Amino acid sequence: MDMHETAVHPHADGVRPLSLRAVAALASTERFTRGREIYCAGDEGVAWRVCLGAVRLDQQIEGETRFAGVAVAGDIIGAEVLMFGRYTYTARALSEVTLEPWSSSMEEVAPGKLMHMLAGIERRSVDSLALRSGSAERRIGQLLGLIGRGLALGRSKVRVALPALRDIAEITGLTIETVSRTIKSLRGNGELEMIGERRAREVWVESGPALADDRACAFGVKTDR
Amino acid sequence: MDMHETAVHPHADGVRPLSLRAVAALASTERFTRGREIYCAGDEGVAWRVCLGAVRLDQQIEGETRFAGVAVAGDIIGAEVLMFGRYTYTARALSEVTLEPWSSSMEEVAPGKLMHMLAGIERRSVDSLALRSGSAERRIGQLLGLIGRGLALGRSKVRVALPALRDIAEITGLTIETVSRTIKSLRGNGELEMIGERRAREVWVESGPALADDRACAFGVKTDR
DNA sequence: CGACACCTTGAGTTAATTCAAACTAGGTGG
DNA sequence: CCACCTAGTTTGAATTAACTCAAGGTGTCG
Repeated sequence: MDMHETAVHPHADGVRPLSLRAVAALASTERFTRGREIYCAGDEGVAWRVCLGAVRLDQQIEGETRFAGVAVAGDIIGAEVLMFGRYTYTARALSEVTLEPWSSSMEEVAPGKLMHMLAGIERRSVDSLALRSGSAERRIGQLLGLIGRGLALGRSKVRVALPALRDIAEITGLTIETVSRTIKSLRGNGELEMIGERRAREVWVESGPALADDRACAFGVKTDR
Repeated sequence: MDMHETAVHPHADGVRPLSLRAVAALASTERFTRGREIYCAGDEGVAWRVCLGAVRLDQQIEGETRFAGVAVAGDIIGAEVLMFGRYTYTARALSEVTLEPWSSSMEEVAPGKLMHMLAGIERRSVDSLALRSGSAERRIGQLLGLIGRGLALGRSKVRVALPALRDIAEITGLTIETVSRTIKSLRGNGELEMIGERRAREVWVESGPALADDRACAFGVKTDR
């Protein structure tokens, strides 16, 4: 019903109708299913903007893969190609993911756009760090919140596909078993509303503060909440 | 004796003599002692380049402070001011720190310089994540290695001031007690060569691969090590 | 169907935490 | 100068959250 509201009054909650530019971009988007590899470290390619979903980034170093961060809707991924010509990290879809090409050469990127991306990367860094802080409950909650935030589009609650336990475990630095048990207990406490069983589960996530608020708060500007 | 070699053959190990520009920059550097606050989230100011030492970055959110990363010699800190006009994070010196002003406005930054900073931030992100991965021993080793790397200047071993246990604990996500015990055991195993007692201790750190190698390795280019 | 990847659950173990107390160096003020 | 205070560090004992190992359940795909 919340979604219905949004559909009837598209300007409510800060959701704007699609601009011509957005429609054009939509035409060239690429979609990936959960678990699919998006690109591999060392490959050539372009930078992407995540339109929808969450992406896991890993550093491939001496055979073993090391977690390098999570990117969500709105983030730019693969910007390293502008600098090095090749991807530094491997990207895999944590959920259904939609991407649009962002930029293929450094020259065509406006400085403002670069700075914006830069800010995004900083935020991603801090968010990724939060995924390794505190108890198992806190970490998993943080991850789900992060995934949900990018998908919220102004809604207060979002339904997100639960990533594979293996992914959650590697991202949070926990074991698969601990993740399984923690999710079970969160569900038992009523702290996690869940749909479906085993594979193909979805959870309802409070989307938290919008990104704009976040940023304002981050650099010390008072907001009138 | 390693240092002596370097002094006699300055081009060995990739260490170059100071350029005129470097000398000019040196004139306007600022120094901070261990534990000193460099700038505070919300303040206005300029971006800095870390010449020497290690800096701790924290997000100040609702009273509590959240670890946001470690910057070492070579990194740019406070670049957010170019975008937002104010610092997003609080910076504090983990060791003796020398800074030079980097840039005060977005317009005067060349795109290439921006991209360079981008690479630095990405690396910082991965390094920070490594500080939260694995056992207490591994995390603390990682932190000391990171601090040492920026100070190495081509030498294979560096002497670095041990940060306060409180800082180490907050950065690695451990408790002060665990850090104290772990350092004691590392020292006992001979894995950590240490000078001095209690406060004002220093440790010898293997500086690991140079930054250039790191970067090459990171994006899949084979090096002939 | 069988093979496989993924998820769940239990029991025992361990690394790290918590709580508590003592120790140390450095600074302050009488 | 000494007594005192404080922040930082060390150490011990008890506790616990998370890990390991092991086995069984469940869905998917060839």
